[in-house]
Amino acid sequence: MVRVRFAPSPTGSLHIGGARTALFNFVFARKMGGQFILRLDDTDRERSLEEHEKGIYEGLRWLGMDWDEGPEAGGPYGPYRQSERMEQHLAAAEKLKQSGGAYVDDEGVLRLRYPKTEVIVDDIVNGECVFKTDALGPEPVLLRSNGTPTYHLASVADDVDMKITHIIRGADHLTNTAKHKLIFEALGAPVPRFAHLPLILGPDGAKLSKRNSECLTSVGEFQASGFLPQALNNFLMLLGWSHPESKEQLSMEDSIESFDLERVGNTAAVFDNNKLNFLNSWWIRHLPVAEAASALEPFTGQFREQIEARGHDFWLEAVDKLRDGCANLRDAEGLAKLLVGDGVEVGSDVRDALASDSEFRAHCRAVAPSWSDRLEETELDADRDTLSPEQAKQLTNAVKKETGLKGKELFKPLRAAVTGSLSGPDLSALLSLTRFTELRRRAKQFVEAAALEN
RNA sequence: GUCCCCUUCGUCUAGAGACCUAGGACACCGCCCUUUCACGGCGGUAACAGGGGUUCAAAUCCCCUUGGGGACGCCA
Repeated sequence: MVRVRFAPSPTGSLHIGGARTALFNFVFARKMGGQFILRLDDTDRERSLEEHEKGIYEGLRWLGMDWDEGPEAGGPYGPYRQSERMEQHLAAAEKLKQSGGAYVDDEGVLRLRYPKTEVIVDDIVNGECVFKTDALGPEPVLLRSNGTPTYHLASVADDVDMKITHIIRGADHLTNTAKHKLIFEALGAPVPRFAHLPLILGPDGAKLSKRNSECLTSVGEFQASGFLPQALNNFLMLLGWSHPESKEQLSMEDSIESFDLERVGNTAAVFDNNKLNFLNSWWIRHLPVAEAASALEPFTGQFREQIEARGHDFWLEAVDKLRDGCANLRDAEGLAKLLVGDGVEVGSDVRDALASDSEFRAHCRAVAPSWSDRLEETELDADRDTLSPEQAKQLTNAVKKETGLKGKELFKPLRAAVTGSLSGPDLSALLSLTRFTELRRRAKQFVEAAALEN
């Protein structure tokens, strides 16, 4: 039975690198029909915070991972907070002291004894890595002078007690693993299999950290910045692993189905915002409409109430027809503004075009009044407050006929008159979703704006 | 500094000796589709770090160099 664990320290928010480690553990466990265990490595009592613990739970859940055993979930090998496992750690320390695997040094701390000059770590990802113990640094401290266990002791003791079969973690732990392997052996415990995942590098080529301001680093930040969990998972899966048939858009199910630790690469990967953005927009477009709608809705910002007031069906229809225009969930606010905003200011792109492009200006001066007039002439059916798609088409055709313009020459000014911008979501859908009175108001505003510019 | 790991298009990667004239994806550029914006389709630019071996044959195996990253805490 495969048993893997994700063992973050609640000393900060869930980091993107941690999320990737968790994801690979999770996907591997599910693929193998094994167990995924969440353990909190909070032996650093000073820096471990409960808010971070909560943040880790939330981040993992948001990404769609659940765990079989963990601090609040419980399980047969608990507790799952290291700070609550002091007894077990001390027992392991005692065992090591008895067996000679560790010794108390001059300063009174318990240290691991390097029993040989060479350790070979047989890693699933990196192959055999040979370490000379004298290059590993001083023999690691297992119990501090205040008697508390360090990470090295606690981690290994818990992995033994929790019957962990595979340790999947970042490549920055490779040298720790050499030390840990010695502890497993000194404890007389079976040594788990190891897989060290290549590190994620920032755009500058250095290990991704909060300091790297060029991109986001915590899961919460990605969530707040309009990324779908599906997109982040998909992106993370593709960092260091590839689908056997080169499939690029992967749901969690796809990843689980085809995951194989043997296919994990061993070269560090640079975080590529372009790809994440692409996957985000892909998932926004390909999620079931209802899911996309509920993901987009919280991002409608100041227009949220008005959107809600128009009803759930309205929002579903709007998302169905207009989500192509959203590359990021944050774009929902702009979309909502187009849908329910009171008036629309003429954007700088349109102003620039009006000022510099005489043809465009001429087209606007032809289209805008015509459009406004058509709207004024139109009577809505009593039971509705928006144009029907057919009416919308009739109106644009009428403007086309009157101005003799077609294609971009017609639609660019028309778009400006409806949205105040040169680009945006599908115009015809917008025309039948925006309130008719609002269309009239915007048209009038734009007639004036177009007339002013020279 | 010492040790460990790594080095294929700008980026993520495929590639387990002959299938490689090196494939895909993102980004970028062009064309097509589109009465608009996108989406989509098609095409283009672009890589085996360098040098030595081994082999009939090397991106693939070995060695050296270069470059990058990581680790060397009574942090985890």
